Amino acid sequence: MSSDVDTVLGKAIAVLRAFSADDHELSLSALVERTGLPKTSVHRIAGDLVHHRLLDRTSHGYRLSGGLFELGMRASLERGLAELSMPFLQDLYERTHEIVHLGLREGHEVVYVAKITGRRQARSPSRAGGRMPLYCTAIGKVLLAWSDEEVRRAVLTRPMPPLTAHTITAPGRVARQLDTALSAGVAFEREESALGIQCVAAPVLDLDNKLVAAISVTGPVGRFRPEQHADAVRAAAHGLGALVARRTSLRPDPS
Amino acid sequence: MSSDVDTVLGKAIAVLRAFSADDHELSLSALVERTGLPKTSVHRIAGDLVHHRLLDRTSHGYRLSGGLFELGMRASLERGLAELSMPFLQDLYERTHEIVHLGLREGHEVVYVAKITGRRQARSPSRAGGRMPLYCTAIGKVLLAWSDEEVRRAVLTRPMPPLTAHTITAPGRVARQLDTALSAGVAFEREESALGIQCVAAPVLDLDNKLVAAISVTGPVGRFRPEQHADAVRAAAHGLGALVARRTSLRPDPS
DNA sequence: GGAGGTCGTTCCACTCAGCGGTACGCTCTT
DNA sequence: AAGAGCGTACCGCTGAGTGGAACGACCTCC
Repeated sequence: MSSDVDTVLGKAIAVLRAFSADDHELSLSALVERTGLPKTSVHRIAGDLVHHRLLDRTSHGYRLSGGLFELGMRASLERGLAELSMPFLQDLYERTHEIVHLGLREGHEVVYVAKITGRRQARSPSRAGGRMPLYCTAIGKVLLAWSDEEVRRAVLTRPMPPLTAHTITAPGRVARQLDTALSAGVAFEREESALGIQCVAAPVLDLDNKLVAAISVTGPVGRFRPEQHADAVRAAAHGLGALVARRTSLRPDPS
Repeated sequence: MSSDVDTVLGKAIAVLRAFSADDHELSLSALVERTGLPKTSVHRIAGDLVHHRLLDRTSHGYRLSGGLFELGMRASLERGLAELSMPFLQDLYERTHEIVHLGLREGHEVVYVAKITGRRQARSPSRAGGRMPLYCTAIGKVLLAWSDEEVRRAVLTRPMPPLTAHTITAPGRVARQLDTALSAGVAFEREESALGIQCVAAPVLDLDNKLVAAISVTGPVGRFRPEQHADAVRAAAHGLGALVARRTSLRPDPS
């Protein structure tokens, strides 16, 4: 998609974005490879970024720095939700003792805004600040189900690459699940995004029943039965929804 | 301090940094005022930043966007600690039901890497991604006490502006508290950074007893007695320390 | 209602920041 | 010792970035 790498700024951002979630540290040449930019340019730009405290030098190359974290957290606070939702997520965690997520829709993906984890828990691929497809996660299905018809259609007609053997790729089946979710008030996911985990999610709606975000509980296939926690998730989502509604608007969502 | 505003990159970053923690939204002219840059430049750069998804346009101006949040979270993950510590902070929260913080030292300040809040709790000025002085917070005192002599001296000899009427500004008294903290294994703070709240903090040490971070519990003056939670904080910090030690190194800290 | 203020936007000619090919020096590996 | 791979330094060209000036769309406030 978007990547205009013809301006300094574009290049700098490309360099920053080259660091994916699990590449803690990249060498100059690795950056060159990932960005496709000429070595000299990367060298200069990375140097500038270090100077501006968005990157750190390490013995083996470069690493995203704390300055970036700082900016990022501000961005998160701006959206307000993260801060407001904390108590509800916290409550939900204590009730269930399973992984709790808060996610927004951004384009055709979920963006996880907050994640609460405890000890000895299911391993979920999600991360705060990370993204996932809409069609194969509980939060995603909720976000999709309560979105405009337009969004739903766009996602369902595009190819939906499976993430596991259980990922539902038939548009019809997904659509049926969305309808069920709409009437039930919750959506489920059973090993569709990662093996060994299941989820329940519920929508956070404002006073006009307009979708704001979604909350989910995730647990391992064995002991965890998503249905058992449907009520808790719904309750948390309602609570947060009421609080959000009381505050003024929270961005009209562009994409 | 640092602000080279003569390159595109510098200007762009200056624009981003113009958004402080509580300025959710800034108009073009506000940005001009804060950055001191010519109006045209800000206009162009802000436009570029929007195009690159680091800023959002709003009806009233600009706002830090989700793209930045995403990058910031990656930067946080890189430091690894945030992820590793979650279960311990979570545990600690459940034991105490008070605000829990994880903080690092960066230069002469605390940087809060994680914060757990529940319902109806003390109002603390801290924020994930935010900064505070070292000399008047429990976490700060811990970080200072276990740091090199050099750092301690630098902080204590510099002026220490009081944040409240209770802030301890006499270098001697702070030094004595640091020594007490070293032998007790925990540090306290009593309304020194904000009125109405008190804290206990303990150091996260690796196998070589080298300081990695600090954990604290914060509560309101009334019901909350920091001493009661000293053991819990110490335990959490020890647990995390052991885990950190098992993993390989976590950055050698430049500043 | 019109005079003055503020704010966002567009235009445009200048110039220096950014560019990237080339080349160098270092440290491993073979 | 030759080679591969890496980070760094040099340097002349050029168009991206620059910022002053001017415009139009709102606002109050006399």
